[in-house]
Amino acid sequence: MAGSTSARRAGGRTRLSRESILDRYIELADRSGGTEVSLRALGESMGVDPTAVYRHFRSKDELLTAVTDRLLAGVVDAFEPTGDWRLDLRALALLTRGVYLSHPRLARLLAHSPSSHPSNASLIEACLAALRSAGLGDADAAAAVELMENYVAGVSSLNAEMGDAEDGAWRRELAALPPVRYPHVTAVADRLYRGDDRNFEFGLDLILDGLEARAGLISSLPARGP
Amino acid sequence: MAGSTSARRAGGRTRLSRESILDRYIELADRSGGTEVSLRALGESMGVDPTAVYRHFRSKDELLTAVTDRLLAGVVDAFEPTGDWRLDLRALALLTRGVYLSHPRLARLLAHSPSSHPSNASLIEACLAALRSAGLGDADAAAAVELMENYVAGVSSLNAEMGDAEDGAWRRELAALPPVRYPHVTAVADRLYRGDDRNFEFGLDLILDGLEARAGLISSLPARGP
DNA sequence: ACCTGAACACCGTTCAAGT
DNA sequence: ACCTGAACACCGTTCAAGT
Repeated sequence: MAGSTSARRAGGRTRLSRESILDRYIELADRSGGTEVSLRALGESMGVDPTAVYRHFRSKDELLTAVTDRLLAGVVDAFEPTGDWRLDLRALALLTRGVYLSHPRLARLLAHSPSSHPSNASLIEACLAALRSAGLGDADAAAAVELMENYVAGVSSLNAEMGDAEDGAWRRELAALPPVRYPHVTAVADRLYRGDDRNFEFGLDLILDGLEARAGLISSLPARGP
Repeated sequence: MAGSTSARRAGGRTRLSRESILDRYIELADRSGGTEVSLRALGESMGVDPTAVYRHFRSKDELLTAVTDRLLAGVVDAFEPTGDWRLDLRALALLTRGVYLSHPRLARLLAHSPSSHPSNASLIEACLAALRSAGLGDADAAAAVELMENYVAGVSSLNAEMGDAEDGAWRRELAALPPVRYPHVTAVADRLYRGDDRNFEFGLDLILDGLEARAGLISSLPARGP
């Protein structure tokens, strides 16, 4: 191969564009799990001045907004609805979790970017379709979709922050506490912090259980006056 | 009063200590809602060289760890158990949420600091006491306490990041989407993003409902062999 | 024992200058 | 039209020097 790090300087014309910048940024972010990718590192990786990105994006925030949109679009594309609302919500949640696990920073960003997220709207649409088909009323469906977004983004990005190498340090520390003062902690310490994914799904299923109960409650009501 | 910004230079001896640094840091963090407090700003506020803090804390992370411990200790102190496990878990969750709302950064920090958080252990102890008194088995109680921590810290710190001034921009944008492509979104858009606190409690209650169902399930079983 | 001040290695961003 | 390069205003942190 003539260039695995091709754009470094080899080809001559480096042809920067919004798309090529997004590609490279995501590649770098995926590779250096967790730590922020600086515009200087991005520029160097593309064989270009660190400030060249500013000719295509107004700011780093705008770049990250575009990154978010692309990654969420990937979620929408990968999602294959089954018609079973529980399975569908579960699939959407796990797919979205994958995005935030590899890009923890995006959660905070999406939280306060009030525009240009078409793929986010598609994601909400898919969630709402499942929630309403479950039999939830408009108020509950609206609350539920917002909750799902916050739960997935909040918990997953938090999980991603600690990332590697916690290998039970917490568990051991809690287990070593004096049992007289911490009877409950020491009693169950060996069951604590045994994997974020499992715990995420535990919470997800509790929420889905709760939604199912609410939906069943409504549909089993005799009638409902306005 | 001789000095509202007393430590600036007035008194002469500025007497730095771990306690006085923590006091001032929390004060500054509370005041400048959301934006990070730099060590330079902290030093200036105390009338002291920006690097003087390093004589009392090994790093900024160690400082923030101490801040976390103090704030969580405040939660444990403020908590008054009622004996009703649901009320108690709710109270603990809302008190802890308050900490992360005013100090969003702490969630990420607590996530990967594997030591010296006695107040965190007390918090877990209080949660576990409530969960076990609800009738949950050890495995469920352990999963539940971890979930509660992640839910409260993850969602609340995410809520805090967006902070002020989102005043329905999202809602208006979603409502303005083409109804043909986004039928569900446009149908419920006016019910979306109407306050983080309400949605936080909606999710919290769903989780508590789910836990209650699990506890009831177990205690209504005929018996359980080992 | 504690604080200072210069210095180092980073950030995101702006702007005049190049081509 | 796009990229460069110096510069600005920030970071956390280190370390020799002061008192």
